[in-house]
Amino acid sequence: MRLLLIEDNRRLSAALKASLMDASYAVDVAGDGAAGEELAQATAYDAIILDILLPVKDGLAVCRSLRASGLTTPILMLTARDTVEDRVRGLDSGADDYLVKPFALNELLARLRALLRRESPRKCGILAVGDLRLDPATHLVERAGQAIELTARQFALLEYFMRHPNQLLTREMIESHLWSYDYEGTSNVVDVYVRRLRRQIDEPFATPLLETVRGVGYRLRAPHP
Amino acid sequence: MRLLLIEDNRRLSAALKASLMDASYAVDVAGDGAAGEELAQATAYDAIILDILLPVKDGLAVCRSLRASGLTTPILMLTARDTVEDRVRGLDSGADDYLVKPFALNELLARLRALLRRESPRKCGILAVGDLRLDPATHLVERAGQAIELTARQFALLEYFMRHPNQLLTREMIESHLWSYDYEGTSNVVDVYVRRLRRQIDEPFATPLLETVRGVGYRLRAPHP
DNA sequence: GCGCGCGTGTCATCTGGCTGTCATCTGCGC
DNA sequence: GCGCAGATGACAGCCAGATGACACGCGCGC
Repeated sequence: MRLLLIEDNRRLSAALKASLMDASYAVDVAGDGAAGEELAQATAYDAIILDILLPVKDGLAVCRSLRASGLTTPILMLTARDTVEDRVRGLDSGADDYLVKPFALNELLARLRALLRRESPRKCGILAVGDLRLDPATHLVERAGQAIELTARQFALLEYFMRHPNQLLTREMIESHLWSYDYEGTSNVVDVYVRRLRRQIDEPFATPLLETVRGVGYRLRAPHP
Repeated sequence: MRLLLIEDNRRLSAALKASLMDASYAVDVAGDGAAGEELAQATAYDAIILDILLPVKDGLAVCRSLRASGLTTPILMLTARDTVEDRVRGLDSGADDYLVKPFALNELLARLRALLRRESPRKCGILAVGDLRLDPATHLVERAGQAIELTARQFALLEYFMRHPNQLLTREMIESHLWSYDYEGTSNVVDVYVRRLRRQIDEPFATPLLETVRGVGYRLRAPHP
């Protein structure tokens, strides 16, 4: 999730950026309205946090021009002022939410989650490992931009791997996760399905992602970026 | 714009309903959580205003079950309590915004506009996926310029698909949306209606839009432009 | 009231392809 | 080179979904 933070107070923006990155967002920071607007236009952020009182161009104006240019990214406004008229003006300028300083970090995070959830019920859930992407909401899988057709079982297996990247998964773990009933252990379903998955997600591509750990199990390897 | 107001205080709900209708919204009112949830499932509202303190089933629970069932309608929560924890819980239960009583009517209206604006790029008139178009206002459907006659159920089903393009919809999600009462699950109505819809919107045309995801559900595929 | 047409939901049947098993092959590790 | 873990291909059963037919209920016109 990429966020843009437009805030002129250095101390606040540094602290916020750190907290947001702790919450595993990628954060860009702009120190004034014009710079922020430019960044917002140039990059596809998932949400924008926008202070109202800004040098060069104030937050309300930035918000209006972004909306006028067709940008639909969720915008969360921050401000020190708190009258009903302020809020109304903020929301009517095109912001999606409004938060009054001083605010609790938890509330900012909660409002962010609410905004992001609304914008992309699916994006929140997209899993990515290397150039491989899997979307639980749409049940679509692609690698290097190329769509991949998977059966229900294959999808479940890949999802399990992608939720535990780089982690070593034993046959027992996989079996008990995908085939809830007890197997006697004499089956090689897991091997077979790993094979089928490989044929789809690895064989047509240069670098294989699914590794065998002999004697133990399998692992989905995330290449270092 | 159709709104659902879930609020047990008669005086407040009557006053709000009047004000909202002044602002030219169509408003339904429910007096407790269970009734509200049922209404919300049965009808395609544009937004829901939901009190937290409710008889029978409280607002947070209502919100969670609505979201769990796949409903994405914007929800604005109302409450008398105002601690940061309350807000965080409200937003994390799936609400999109949060307003503390007592509030100014203007602020409620502004927040509503903000919520509806977000949904409206699609709703503002016609829903379109590929060369398929559906107009909720006039109940007209056409594909590639050719008009298509649909029954009420077929229309509702298609509208549901078109409001969630590319998203995988399970039978349960579809059933609970279009057939609000509890099914025993032994029915295949969904399959039958998908079949009927396909005969109308897919079979006469070159590229099918309604895909089956075996073992999971269905998906309306938006072709890449 | 009666017949008709339409929309709706249920059921029985059919089929493609998913699924799990097995036999056989491969190659890693000793 | 040997043994075993894992890879691989083939196969048969079965099930999810597709499909066509039907029964019911409601509204409408006669």
